[in-house]
This record gives sequence, C-alpha cells and structure tokens, in this order.
Amino acid sequence: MSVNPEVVREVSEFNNYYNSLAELLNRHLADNNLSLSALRVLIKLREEEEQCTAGKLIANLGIDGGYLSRILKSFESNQLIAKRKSNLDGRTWYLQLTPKGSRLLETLEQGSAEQIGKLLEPVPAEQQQALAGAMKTVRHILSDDAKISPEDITYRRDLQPGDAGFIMHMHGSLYAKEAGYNLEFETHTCKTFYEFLEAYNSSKDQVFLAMHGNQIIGSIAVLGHSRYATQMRWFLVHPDYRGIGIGQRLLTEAINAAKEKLFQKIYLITTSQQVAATSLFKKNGFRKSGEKHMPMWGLQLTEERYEIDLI
Amino acid sequence: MSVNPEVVREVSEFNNYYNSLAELLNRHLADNNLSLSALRVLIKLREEEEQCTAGKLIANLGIDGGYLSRILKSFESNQLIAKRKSNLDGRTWYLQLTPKGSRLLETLEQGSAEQIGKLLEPVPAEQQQALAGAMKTVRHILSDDAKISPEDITYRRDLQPGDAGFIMHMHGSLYAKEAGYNLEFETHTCKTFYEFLEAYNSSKDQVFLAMHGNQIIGSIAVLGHSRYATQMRWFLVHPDYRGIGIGQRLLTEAINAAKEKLFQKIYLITTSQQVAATSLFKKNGFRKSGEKHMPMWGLQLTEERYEIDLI
DNA sequence: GAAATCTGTTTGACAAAAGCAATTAAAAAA
DNA sequence: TTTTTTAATTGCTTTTGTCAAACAGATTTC
Repeated sequence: MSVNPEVVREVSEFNNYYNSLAELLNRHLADNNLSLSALRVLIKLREEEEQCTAGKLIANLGIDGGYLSRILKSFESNQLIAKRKSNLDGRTWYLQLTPKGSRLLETLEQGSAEQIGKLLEPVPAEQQQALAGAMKTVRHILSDDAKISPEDITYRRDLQPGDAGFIMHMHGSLYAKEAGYNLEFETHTCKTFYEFLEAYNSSKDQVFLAMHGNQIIGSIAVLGHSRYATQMRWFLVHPDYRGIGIGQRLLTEAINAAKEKLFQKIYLITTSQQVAATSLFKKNGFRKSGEKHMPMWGLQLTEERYEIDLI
Repeated sequence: MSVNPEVVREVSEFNNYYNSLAELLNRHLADNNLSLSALRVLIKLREEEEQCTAGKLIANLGIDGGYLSRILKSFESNQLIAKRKSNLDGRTWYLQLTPKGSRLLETLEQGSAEQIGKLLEPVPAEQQQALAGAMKTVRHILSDDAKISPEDITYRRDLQPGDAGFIMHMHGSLYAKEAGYNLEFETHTCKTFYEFLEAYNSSKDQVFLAMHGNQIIGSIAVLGHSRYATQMRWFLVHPDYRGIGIGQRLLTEAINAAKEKLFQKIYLITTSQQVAATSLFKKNGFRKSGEKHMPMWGLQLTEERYEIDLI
C-alpha cells in the first residue's frame, strides 16, 4: 500500500501539535507523583484485569524492564497492586490492581477530565461532537483493536433534515467506487428520494438509520406503495462498518416495520452484483421473483427482484 | 459552554491511546541525541524565523527557563543556532537556526516521516485520507491558530457521484439548524437537483465545489434554463469555513462561468433571511428584482429574486 | 540621577525519569 | 545433567526536567 506524502505531513504536524497538547493534558500527573509511564502501567493493569505479568507490560507498553520493575515495586509498597505467584512458572507474578489502586486511577482520571473540561469549555457543543468523532476516527484507523463494535452503533427511525441528502451521497459515491456506476445512478436515487419525500407518510413509510456518533453509516427504508405491498429501498452499510451485523439489524427492523404496518409483502429491486446483500435477503426469507438484463448506470447489469410474504 | 461527558471520555481515551503512539513516533529522536523538548524548540525556531527570543520560547512551549537555557547552549555549541544580541534590550538574544540547524531538522523530519510511513503502510489509501482529515479537524477545533486558511481550500468544477447528495445534505441540515426550515425544504432541494441532474449539460450548466481535503465545504451552480438567462443555485458555505472569502470566490467563479457560456443574465431566488448572502450578491452587482411573502418550509418567509446583467 | 524594582536569561544543585548491563532464579532444551 | 533461554530484579549511569538563587540590563520611583 502506497503512502501519500500529504498524509504523512499532516500526521507529522499533528504529532508535533499533540506533543504540546499532551504536556498540558498530562500535567495533573505531577500532582500525584506519577510518571506518564506509571500511569500507562496502571491503565494497562486495569485493562488486562487478571493474569497480567511484567513481561506482558514490557511487550505492550514498550517500557524498559528495569524501570518497570521499580515502578511495580513502588506500586506494591503503596498497596496499589497485589502480586500473586504463578503456579505454572515460578519466575512470574500475576499483577492486579487493588481496590486502592483502582480508586487512585479513578481520581487521576477525574483530574484528567477536569483538564479536558477546561480545554473544551470554550468549544461550541457541536464542535465538541466533531472533535470526539475525529478522535475516534483516528484511533479506529490506526489501532487494530479499536475496531468498531456493535455497541458503538445507534439506530434512529426518524428522518431529519439532511438525512435524505446524506443517504443519496452514500449511494452515489459508494456505488460509483464499488460497482462503477455513473452519475445516472445518483440521478435515479435522487428521483426516488424526491418521490418518497413528497409522499412521505409515517403510517406507511419508515426509514431506519444506523449511526456512529452523529454520522449516518447505514440505511434502509420501507415504502408503502400500495395497501398490500411495500418496497424496500436504500439498503446500504458503509464499507468501514460492514461485517458486524449492522446490515442484518437494519433488515430485521425493516421487515418488522412492514409487519407492524400490516403489509402482506415486501419487494425490492437490486442487481446481481450485490452478492452480500442478496445472500442476506435470501437468509431472511426473500426469494428471487424476477430478473432482467439491461444497460444501467453505464454498465450492463442484471436487475433482480426479490420478494417476501409476511403472512 | 457546557461540556459533554461522552466527549470528555473520548478525549481521555484518545489521549491515553496517543501517549502510546507518541512513544513510537518519537523514538527516532533518541538516535540523534535530542529530547522531545529540544525538538520542539528547533521546530519553533524555524516557525518564528527571526526575532525569536528565549522568553518567547518559554511562553510558547511552556518549558522551564533553566532547561531551555541549557538546550540553547548545546545548540549553539553544535552550531545549530546563531545568537544575535538585541540592540533594543541588552539582556535578550535573537535566536535563529543556522543552515546546519535547518538541515538537522530536515533529517529528523525525514526519520519521522519514515516512522509514519511504516505506520501508515498497511492502511488503505482512502482511510489514510480520512485519517489526515480527522487529524486536521482535531487541530482545527482545539487550536486557535490552526485556523483554516484560504490556501487549504481547493476548488473543483466537475460533478462526481456523491456530490449532489452531499450538497443536498448540507442544504437540508444547515438550513434546518440555521434557519429552522423543515423537511419540505430538503424535498424541494431534492426536486431541483433531480431536474438539474436529468438535464445536466456541461455546455450550459456548471457546478463549483469548494473542498477541504476530500470534503465538500461549499457549493454553487449556474443552470442554463433558457438561451439568455441562467439561474444561480445551491450557494452555500459550511459555517466552519465562513469569513475567509470562500463565498466570494464561488460567486466570482459562477459569474465568470455564466459569462463564458455567453448568458446575458443571471437570476437567483433566495429569502430575506439570507443577509450575508444577499449583501454579497449586491456587492457583486446583483439587484433585487422582486419579492413576495409566503409560507415556506414551515415558516413565514419573504422570497426575494435577484438579477444581474452580464453584458 | 541614584536606589529600588522588574524582567530576561543564566547558573548551581538536585530530583525524577529512563536506559543499560550484569545478576538471579526458574524453565526449557540439548 | 548440563546448557541455554527466559522473566524479573538490581546496581549503575545518563538524560531530562525542576527549583531557587544569581546576574545583568531595563524600568520605575522618589
């Protein structure tokens, strides 16, 4: 994978900037006679809970063994941690925070939170949100273990101003990138959205959005076209958030909504390209009810129709 | 301004995460026998160029005076900086990087870039972009001096898949927040966009987008409705980017495009609420050619029409 | 205009933080 | 059993950073 020099420059500048900021954010540590390394050890100990050894800390934190040994010794003499000999290996000790250690960590984090509060105080609320989002993005991209988990995702079933545009944006840009569709596809999406918005009625129509923070990362909708049948549309999950069950959740919600609104049938139009989506449809009881080859969105595609009976 | 505890938590976690990362990114410093503080001094000296004094460094970097004095002394003995006595104040010295100092700094940044390169190597290209964007956002929000400057903004005149949706999104969400418009407004925007996209023809239509990285932050368009007149639409700059001339630049581009396409007249529809925009229109030669009161987008508004003759 | 005060910088003494190498003791391999 | 490897500790050292006092030029005060 090639690396964009512009990106490297920004990371470098960011690093330089954050080095100054860190100095400010970590200043409160001095009040408690703790070094940054010592704090990181405490945090790691809480994370690992049990069965944490010195070696693990050395490997994870990149800290010198000798230095760590002294940190741990001081922790022990202050009763912040408890050591317990391993019965598998007589050389190693399992390290664990004592209640006192946990309390200290909490106090420290309290102090840190106050510093952060002061820093954030003059920042308008929505910029604060944007900040948190951006920081999460940084962590998410750079660390393997800060993967997005289903708990980070919230769901919303009301359509707010800006939502429709963003869903169109996701469709336009993602299908262009992933499937090679041209602008005609976004035009078509725009048309369907206009028809939807104009006739929007919550008794027959329902939108579901998957959100990460205040960012839309997935969507689905059911549109009551007749008294009996409803069309499912705009089923999409942003690629960064696939594979953690968001698609299934959206689909379930949509099917349930259609049932609640007493529709007898759901149908949807997709293409044979959408392998992941169609397999999900089939798994949820949809069956293919038609297909035709045709030139669409600048490509030669096979349009497919799926249906499910709800009663 | 109140502070959201969720945001504080994310900042705290981010800080914790970045402390580990910084250790990695700054490791190369040890190879050159420089401390992090010393590096920051070097960077600041390059930034300030001339007339930088020790006091300024102390104030800006929050570094101890005694420590700084020693760092500077070592820099001087290594011919990385040159001191020059102030003739205004006999106590102070103006500090300046020597060519050798600049070269060292470049070498260091080279090393840093290599570290960053290694870190970024497994990250897909678009996630790299997203990372840079997120980091810029963080800096932008937290630092007063990292204000967006006009040089950071690029302009684009082609309409790519996803653009239309995003412009609609900006209109829908921003007008809702700033002017209180309801969903009907986004519906209307959607309709106008559909009409535009369907009849899109680059000989008569032109879109301009202001970009920050790969994010759309401003838009404008001219739509050739007849042989003589063109309508200006979707003129909007994201609030975070206002007041640095982006609006004027977009407007100029749009007027020029209309002239190039040999239209005789531009007209546009807006409301009396859009004070900043209308004053910009007037400043650029538009005149009000009509207005009517009417209920719109859930409010009682005064719709205004502006025109400009191009020949 | 001399004394007192203030400000920018330097110096000395010292403490804290971190790294390196040698050592110990247990485990694993030969 | 001997050798080698590994986890942790200890002694020693360097680096980094802090604090208070000193110093010298500037400014204020009387």
